[in-house]
Amino acid sequence: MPAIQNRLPTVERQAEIIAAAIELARQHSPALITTGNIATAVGLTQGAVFKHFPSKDAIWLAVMAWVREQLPATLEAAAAGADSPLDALAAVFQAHVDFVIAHPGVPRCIFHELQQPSDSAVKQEVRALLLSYRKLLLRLLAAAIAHGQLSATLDQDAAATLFVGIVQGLVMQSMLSGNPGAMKLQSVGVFAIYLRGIRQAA
Amino acid sequence: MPAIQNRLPTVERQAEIIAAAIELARQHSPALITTGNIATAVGLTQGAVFKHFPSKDAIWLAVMAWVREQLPATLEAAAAGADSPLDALAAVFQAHVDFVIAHPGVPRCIFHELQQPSDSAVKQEVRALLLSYRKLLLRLLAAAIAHGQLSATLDQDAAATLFVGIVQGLVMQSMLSGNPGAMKLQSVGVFAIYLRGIRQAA
DNA sequence: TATACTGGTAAGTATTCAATTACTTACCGA
DNA sequence: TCGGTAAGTAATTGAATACTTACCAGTATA
Repeated sequence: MPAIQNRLPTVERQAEIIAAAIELARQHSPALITTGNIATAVGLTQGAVFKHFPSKDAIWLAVMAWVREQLPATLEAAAAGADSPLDALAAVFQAHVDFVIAHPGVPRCIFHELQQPSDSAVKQEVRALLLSYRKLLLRLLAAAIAHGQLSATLDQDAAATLFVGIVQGLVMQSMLSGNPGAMKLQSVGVFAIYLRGIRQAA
Repeated sequence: MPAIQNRLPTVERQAEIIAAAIELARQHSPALITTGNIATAVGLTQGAVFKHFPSKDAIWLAVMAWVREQLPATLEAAAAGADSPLDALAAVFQAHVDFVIAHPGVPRCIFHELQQPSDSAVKQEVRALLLSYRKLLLRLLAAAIAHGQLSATLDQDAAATLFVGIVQGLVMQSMLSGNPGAMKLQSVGVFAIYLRGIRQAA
């Protein structure tokens, strides 16, 4: 059954494989996704996957590289379009929620990689991603303080941790309900509480 | 090498196996923990595990049952010892953080189970756990409003979601740093922001 | 037009792992 | 003390799964 016109250049096939892996992670735990699953999702035989990636690990590494290329750019763009640092914070939050809704598999991959104890290349990619995210948040918080929108007594580290936690909590809710779209509704009320919390710094 | 005095009644052995599974989850992703790993952790051969559990799945089910027995009791006790609903909320938060620090494997198991798409018995156990947790939070929030400690305009659903998200965010931080103990430090500042957020309901 | 390369298939290998089986040994009540 | 049961071992089975190998069809280029 030689599916006739399937040949694609490696770069395009790699992109397909990465997209398929993320798509599969929407439904299944990344730990249980096999190269066979990915192959059939793309429409290839299992062996063909290894024409484009040297190992399964390399696929997840490429997935994280893709995220590390997409997500920060999206968030920076959202921040850049805002009028004030606090508006930028809100915009980043919404952009992040939208990204997760569009790619529900991504947070699952991130969490899965964080669970591995060894410092693999993939985990370092995840670490770098989260650190750059945190850096963006701290930059915005500092700018908000400089603009007089937030008190200088604010615990900025805690504020950044809480920000990440909000998204994480929403993701967890959506995994419980099985409906990622519900995040959007919840997100408004939750972020409102967060905003009040950091505005009224002790 | 027949380790001489190893025979134990099933109930005790089951408890050992459950404890070993949680302990192993401290370091490794639950998806990668094998019955062989558990067996050697307990000091048995792999086959002996199945004298006490009918399947591997049954072990994780028992783990979640254990959590569902321990955690709520701990949290309720913490809440009961507080003077006011808001104090109770803070006490529950600290108790939860302490529990996670004592058993870092537990949140990993919960998250791992949530990732499974099927509605297995284990996942239903997790769902029940989180729902009862949420119920406790909503009860305390309502009581705080009744006591005049919080405004009636507070979005209680969002407040509960955010509460869970805080803990989740702290767990994620600890997985990044690899040091669960650091959660305790972070938790104070983060909870302070949360408290201010729900106190100043719009 | 011959040839080398690229992206594919189909079959195979080695390994891992949950579960089973055949058999053994400790414990406990009559 | 004797017999049945509960708890263990060691070996095995069968299914997955990551990765490899042998082969093949187009395409580009020399």
